[in-house]
This record gives sequence, structure tokens and C-alpha cells, in this order.
Amino acid sequence: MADTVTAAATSTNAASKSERAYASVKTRIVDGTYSPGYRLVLAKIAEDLGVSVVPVREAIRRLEAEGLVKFERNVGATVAGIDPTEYLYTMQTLSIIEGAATALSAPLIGPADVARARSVNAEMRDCLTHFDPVRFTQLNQDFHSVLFEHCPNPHILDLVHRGWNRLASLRSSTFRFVPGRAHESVDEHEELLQLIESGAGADEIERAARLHRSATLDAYLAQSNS
Amino acid sequence: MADTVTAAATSTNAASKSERAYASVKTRIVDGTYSPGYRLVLAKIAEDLGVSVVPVREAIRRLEAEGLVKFERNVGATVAGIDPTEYLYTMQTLSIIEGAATALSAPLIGPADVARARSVNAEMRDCLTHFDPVRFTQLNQDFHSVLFEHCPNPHILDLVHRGWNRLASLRSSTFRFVPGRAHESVDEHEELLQLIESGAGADEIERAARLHRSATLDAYLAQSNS
DNA sequence: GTCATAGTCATCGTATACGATTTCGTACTC
DNA sequence: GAGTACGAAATCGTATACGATGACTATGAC
Repeated sequence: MADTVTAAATSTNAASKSERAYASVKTRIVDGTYSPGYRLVLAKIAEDLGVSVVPVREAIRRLEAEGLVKFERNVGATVAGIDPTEYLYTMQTLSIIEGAATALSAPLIGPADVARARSVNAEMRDCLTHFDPVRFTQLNQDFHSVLFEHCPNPHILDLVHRGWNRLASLRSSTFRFVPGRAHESVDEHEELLQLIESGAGADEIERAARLHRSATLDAYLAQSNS
Repeated sequence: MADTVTAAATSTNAASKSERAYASVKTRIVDGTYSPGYRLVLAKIAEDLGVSVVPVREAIRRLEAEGLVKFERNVGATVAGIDPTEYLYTMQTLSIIEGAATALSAPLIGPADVARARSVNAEMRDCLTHFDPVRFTQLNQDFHSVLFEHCPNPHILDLVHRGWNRLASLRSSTFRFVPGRAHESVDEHEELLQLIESGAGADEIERAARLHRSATLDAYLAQSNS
């Protein structure tokens, strides 16, 4: 007992337990350890993390507010849905937010950024010849990160990240690589970069970025329907 | 003591205390009872609501995840910022989300909806002659609600509502009526309705809706700078 | 008068305990 | 064999207690 208390006091120095619980559970959801539908039993998570249920409960509620967790009174928490419709809506929302984020960033993207994005895109192209879907997906994320990172509006940036988290949590169970689409995607990246370099208007960039994401969504849907 | 427990058991039937705490605090933030910067002391709120601190704490954390509350470890919670920049970013984000929501709803908006929106807009025009800014603001919200309510994407709808909550919490301390802009606003509403009736493309409707919101933002800014 | 320091107070953070609710399995009846 | 009712187990919900932390204040030295 005394040991427990001492340990608690010590570990508290770094970050609150509720914070740690939040981060841990979120990570596990996003990386697929807890896949959609997984039942999150408060007491069990608390035991796993070596804390009591109160901070875990708090963490779960925060994740619920972010949409990663579904919570039902007196029943429990589960990792939020795998519903294909949900996936579609999330992608659609993300395409809108990402489009706006890219457009807002565009005027602040310098030659160095474009060069970096281009090198990432080149590596993506390599992944297509070596067939490395996992790396490809990671690089894709990196590519878009370059486009976003200068976005001056923190809310939009936050929404982009949330969308990605949500998508990641779904993708871990639903992701399938679409080779044909991947080639187009790389080409569209280059087009996007040229558009930015040319100093195109925000509207034009936004539309291009959004269409890029939408096309990916369509490809997923086409594949899952077949 | 026994009384307290009994009362607790009874009231639990309706909704969880954490739920009630969440709703109460949120309402008070949005309606301006707790204005930005207001210090939210857990124990005090708990006492006000007649519950213990645990559910209050949970509610506060959820509100934090929604951006309505700022929470600092071992320091406390305050109602989130009144920073003008914050206001600008929120409005900008909202204009993007609202534009998308309107565009997605447009194909599902029927003649009855248009008629309803038009009647709301007519009443808004009346408010201009009677000079009733409060009512005007409320009607404005109603008008846009009509445009959104058919939006099939629940995420986007959710974001719109959050944006409004956030804006409401800020506006309660920063809102000032801009008569000139109000007239334009009413005219733009009519234009929007005509656009929808004409079966215009999603892009066109989205842009119009977004510009409408942006113009309002610009008017606010112009006024606060003068 | 100003700055540093120590001590107190307010407040948060979490563990524990126990009550409330739901769920699931089992036995009983038709 | 199917359906229902009852009861036990699992799990959530919240109060209470106490420790930890940061902010504020008073006191002293310079």
C-alpha cells in the first residue's frame, strides 16, 4: 500500500495519469491494437496501465469527444465504428478540411518545402515499383504534412489531425492498397506542387487538393464494391 | 448522509450526473453566464450542481476536447479565450464547414424548406426596421439551420454545431451588431435561396455560402478595427 | 523599497469504496 | 423445444478521502 502511494507520487512528476491513459489508449486505437468494436473495459485498462479507473474514465470520455470511442451509459466503451458509411463520411469530411488546409498553407509554402515534398513523392514512386504499400501510405501522409504544416489556422490543422487519427483507426482494419489509384495519386501530387509553385489562387488549389482526396475515396469504394 | 445517497439514487434514473454537469456547464458557457476567462473551479461547480467533483471533472475534460474550456494541470480550468485571432480563426473554419454543409444539403432542400427559410429571412428584414439585433441573430441561426439540416454527413453537421457553440461563447462578449452588413446579409440569404432553387452546382453553392460567412467576418473585423 | 524565500492556502489528481444498472446464464413453465 | 422470469456476475457511476502541486502572502535581508 505504502509502496503504491510512493510510486504514484513519483510518477506523477512527469505527466498526469489521466494524460498518460489518454495517450496510451489513443495510440492503441490508432495503431490498431484496439481495433474497431473492441470493448474498452475501464477496470481492465486501468489495471494494464497500473492506475485506477478514474483517470481512465476521464481519458475515455475525452476520446469519445474526439469521436474515437463510443460510450454507452452503464454498458461501456467500445472503439468507434467500422461502418463503411462512417468511413465514407470521414473521408468526405477530411477531403474538405484538407482542401482548405492546403489552400490556406499554399501562399506560405516556399521552394524548400516544395523540394522536400517532391523528394517524398519520388520515394512514393519507388514504392510502387518495389511494391511497398505500407511505406507508401506513410509517405503519403508525409507528403500532405508538408502541404499543411504552414496552415495558419490552428483549428483547421487540428481537424486535419483528428481526421487522420480517425481514419487511421478505421484503416487499420479496412485499408487495402489500390495500385492503379496509387499511380494516379503520385501524378496528382506533382500537379498539386506545380499548382502551388505557379502561385495559383486559393480556390484552385483547394479544389485540386479536395479532388485528390475524393478520388482516393472513390477508388477505395470501387474496390470494396467489387 | 443517508438522505444524500437516496437523492443520488433517485436522480440517477434520468441521466448521469456527469452528463448533467456537461450539459449545464456547456449551456452556461454558450449563453454567456460563464464568460471567456471565467475560472471554473471544480469544487464550486460541483457544489452548485449538487454533485461531487468527479463527474464535474469528467464534464470539464470533455468540454476541453471540444475547445470550449482551457485546462491546465494543477492550475484549473477557464472558459476558453476571447483572443480576437481566435475569433477570426473560428469564423474562418466555420465558413468553410458551413459552406460544405450547405452544398451537401442543397440537393435535398425542397420547396417547403425554401419557403420556411424565406419566411425566416422576411422576419429578419423586419428586425432591421424595428432594430432588434438579438432576435436578428437568433433568426440568422435559424435560417442557416434550415440550409444545413438535410446535410447527410453527420461529421460535418457536428462540426457546424461545435463551431456555433464556440462562436456563441465568444460572441456573448464580443458581438456587436453591424447594421450595414445586416442588410447585405439578408439580401445574400435571398440570393442563396435562389441559387438553391435553380439547382446550381455544389461548387457554386458552397462558394456563395462561404463568401456569405466570410463577408460577415470581414464586417466584424472592420468594425472592431475602427 | 525591492527582491528572495519560506510557509500557507486553494485547488487539482487519484485511489478506494460502494451503490446502481445492465447483461448473461440458468431454470422453470407452457 | 421455445419463451420467460429470476438471479448472479460484470461493469459502470459517483462520493469521499487524502496526497500533490502550484499560487499567493508574509517575512526577512539587502
